Amino acid sequence: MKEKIADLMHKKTGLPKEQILSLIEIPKDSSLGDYAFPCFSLSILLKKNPVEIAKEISSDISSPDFENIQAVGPYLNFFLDRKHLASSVIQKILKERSKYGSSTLGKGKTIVIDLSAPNIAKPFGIGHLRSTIIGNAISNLAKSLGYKTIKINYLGDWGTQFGMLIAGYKKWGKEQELKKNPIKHLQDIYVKANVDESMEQEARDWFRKLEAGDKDALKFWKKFRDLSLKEFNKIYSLLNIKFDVLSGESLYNKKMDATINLLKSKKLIKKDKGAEVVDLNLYGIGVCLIRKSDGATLYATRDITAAIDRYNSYKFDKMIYEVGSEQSLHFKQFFKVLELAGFKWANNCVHVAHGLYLDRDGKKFATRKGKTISMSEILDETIELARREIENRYQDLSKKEIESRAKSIALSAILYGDLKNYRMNDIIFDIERFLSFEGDTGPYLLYTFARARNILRKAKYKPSSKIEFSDLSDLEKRIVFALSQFPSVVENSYMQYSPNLIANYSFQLAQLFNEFYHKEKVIGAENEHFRLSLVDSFSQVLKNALSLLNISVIERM
RNA sequence: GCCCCCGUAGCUCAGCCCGGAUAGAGCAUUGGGGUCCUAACCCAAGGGUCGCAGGUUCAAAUCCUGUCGGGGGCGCCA
Repeated sequence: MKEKIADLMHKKTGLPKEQILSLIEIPKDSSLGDYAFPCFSLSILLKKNPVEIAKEISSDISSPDFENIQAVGPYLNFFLDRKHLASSVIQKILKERSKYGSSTLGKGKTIVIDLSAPNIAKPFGIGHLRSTIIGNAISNLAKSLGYKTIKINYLGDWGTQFGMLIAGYKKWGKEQELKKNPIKHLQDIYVKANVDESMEQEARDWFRKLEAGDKDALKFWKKFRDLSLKEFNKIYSLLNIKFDVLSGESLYNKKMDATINLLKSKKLIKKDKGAEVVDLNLYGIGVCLIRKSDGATLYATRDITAAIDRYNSYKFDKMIYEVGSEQSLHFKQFFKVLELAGFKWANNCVHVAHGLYLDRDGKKFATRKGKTISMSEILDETIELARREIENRYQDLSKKEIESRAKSIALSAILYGDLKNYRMNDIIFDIERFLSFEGDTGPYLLYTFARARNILRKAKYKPSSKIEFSDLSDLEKRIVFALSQFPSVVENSYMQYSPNLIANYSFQLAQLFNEFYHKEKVIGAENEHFRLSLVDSFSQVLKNALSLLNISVIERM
């Protein structure tokens, strides 16, 4: 539609189309039209008052797509022919259904997304939640724009901490405790060992043994890994998130030498204080540590190796790392190393960072000191609350029904509660936030959806392609316009790697619908048929939007 | 000390990419709304020097510089 305005204005003013396109905006207030063109830049060009220019153009312009084009002050306000828009948008939605909002923008392109990446033997914390669900949402967005996506869960399953764990387990470990609550037991051991300075040397020795392939060390490592993974999978299945590839740092253990040799052959590595590093001071980003003075590798080495391997496997057009902002320096460094090593695709790697969850004092949760918030506890607590709410509100529901609704509602609260935030912002962790079901929350959206579906059910509505479009009320117009915006919101959200735009859109749309719901009857209205198809379209778009955030709607609530 | 991110209503946050018309929500507060498609809802009211100071511009919450405050990071953890 912007294109059409640009065409019109181009003919009228001679201004280049691209410039016009970038000037067109959507007014905040619908009484100022659907699109607006500010005439200030024309005023400079024509050396005339912008108010007059707007007036002149408005008296001499018309198009079948717009029912009105009027000058308000220095603006030209374009009012779409709403009947026309309603008919095209609603028919499009009802025809495309779950495909509405998707496109073929990314056809033929592959995107690798590195997400979640929990650390073995550590609790799946609230921080991993962000990476998991933001990364997953970005993947959903990319997929709906036609990209081929590969989601990789790159486990933190290698590193010095395993030396610490094995040494600690040898000293304090109890088989029974490990079976009962593996992550908690390992976490306790880890914290204990970290505090105990006498463990340092032992830990280092164990990790070196592990890297050397020592059978005993490997046995422990595998045990810890398997048990942790089992716990993580519980959370993933609850969140309904699947990965295309389950990988881990350990996978590249054997390829590490090749990477180091490659870097050496490019003359990038130098010895410093017994360690091997790539000096990046020239770029103002310090040095990248490749091998420790005791011979062990570091995560930069593993990440570089993994990146090369992934490029060889997938020939990606872009690789997105959804990882907390605290690691930005690390990503800058190893992207630079890849670039210096001559890999052109290094420029297609991007660190999509997110802010941290901070504790009540506004400080980072420190896993090394055992200060974390366990995701499974939050999940359990939220589900429990949802169950109580349901039991209070509705009787005669089967246990099974209550259980499944409670799960959906709790999930929507958690997913939406996180995804509605701009990802770079730090968030003060507050359990109340997740337990709130009113206002700008996931349950509000599910409720609104269920309401809409309820109307359709009561009316025994059947979609039909023959819709009579009458004149629209103000609210109907606003809903139609909002529905028409969805595809561009999807695109924008992906381009900015900002799922919160989808969340914000969903909420605004739901608010509009609720207003409509209260003000205007659907069943029994003169234009009942049209309104039913509007309700149908609305619920479809809300469903599509939420599914991008991995929130699934429920028919009744 | 250097680098990155954030600073918008009492609280939690949108809006900033790509500058435009009176800066928006939710929560909380106050007051309304049910014989009517689900009140996890809706309506109304109060509440803002968009951290501060400069600059660019016809126009700045939005762009640039500086500054203050908070958070994170800065070689053998990941």
